[in-house]
Amino acid sequence: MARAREAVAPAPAPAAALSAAQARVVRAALDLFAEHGVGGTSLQMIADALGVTKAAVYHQFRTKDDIVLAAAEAELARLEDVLGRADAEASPAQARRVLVASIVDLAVEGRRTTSVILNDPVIRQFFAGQERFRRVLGRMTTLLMGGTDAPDARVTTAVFLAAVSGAVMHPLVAALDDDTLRGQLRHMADKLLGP
Amino acid sequence: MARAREAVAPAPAPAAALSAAQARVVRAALDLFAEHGVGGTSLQMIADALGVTKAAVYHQFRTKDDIVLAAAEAELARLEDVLGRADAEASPAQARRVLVASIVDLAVEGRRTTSVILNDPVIRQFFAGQERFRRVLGRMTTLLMGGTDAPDARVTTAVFLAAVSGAVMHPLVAALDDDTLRGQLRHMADKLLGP
DNA sequence: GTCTATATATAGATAGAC
DNA sequence: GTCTATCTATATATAGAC
Repeated sequence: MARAREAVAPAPAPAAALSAAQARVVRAALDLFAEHGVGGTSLQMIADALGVTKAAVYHQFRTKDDIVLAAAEAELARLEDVLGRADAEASPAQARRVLVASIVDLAVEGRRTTSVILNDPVIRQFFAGQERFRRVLGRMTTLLMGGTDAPDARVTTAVFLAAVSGAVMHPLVAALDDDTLRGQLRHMADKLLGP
Repeated sequence: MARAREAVAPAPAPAAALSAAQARVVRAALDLFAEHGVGGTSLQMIADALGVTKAAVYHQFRTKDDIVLAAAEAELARLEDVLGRADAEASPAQARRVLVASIVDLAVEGRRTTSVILNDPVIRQFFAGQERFRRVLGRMTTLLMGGTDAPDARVTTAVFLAAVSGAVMHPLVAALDDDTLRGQLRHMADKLLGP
């Protein structure tokens, strides 16, 4: 799978592979970001969640921004992966279908964190400011919009992305299991993106 | 219009009517919350935006939480208003149609702030913790779900709310004027909620 | 209603021992 | 890799003058 992907895009250049200790920090941070927002999460809170002191966390990351960046990077990497798989499809139409299904899968898989993170104002600014993030999001929207740039294509794509990423963490669906939610969301996507 | 609403629900009990000075604070806070998140917005930032000192802001509100509450309250009041109008309709089906259209209108009208606020983790906790908020949101979802409680109704409703509130502030639609966006979103809502 | 000044806590971040 | 201790800036919040 990774091989098929690399045949298309040269190298994703993951800023730097994370050590096990760094990965633990990022996981804890993601949970806290989802609950309190990035701006409302302190290094002390992250340290407490890990049962260590702030200094121990600073040993893994130089600044808080580096942690936020690593967290955003982790989410982006998953998106890049499915983008690569979609690009490997034979036709643009088929690529779009694969991408839509994969985005639903990603959202359901990370229903507690992914969506909240992506909607956080701080992360938004990170994504807007960094070339690498903009490129990946650009690839995604281009593929989803299917060649056009008309207002209805824009709105449809924005609605699809907002719907999927927002619905998975809505209280109304909290009691639904992953399989049910995934199936329902795929059906919704068909309705929305269909003719 | 307000009269028609009060004929249905006794009184919305707006925690306390805001003075002009308080309203200015809330407006400034809403803008900053939308840009930096509630957790990332300090009283100093709010004071700076108003061109006054922190002490002047504290003269209007006892704590930062009170400002957040007032901001959430302001958004809730708009929702209560359209809920009242919807309830005044003859049939449940007609009430639902009116509510759906009104929610789209609200989202487009406040496209720079409303959605961000409603998706902020801090506001979420406020809404979850306060009886009054839960009651209004409950009225809304009950009306939108149209009598059922099935998984597909839950997902459809969650998708609709997430789609509308999230899409209006998506970069893809930033260049669209309000009228175009509103029209497109109504069309999307029909697709989504239709048979 | 706004200011200056200040109290107190916590934020991000670093130094240096173990 | 983790700790204690500490620095500096900023956070929320208050007191009291104008």
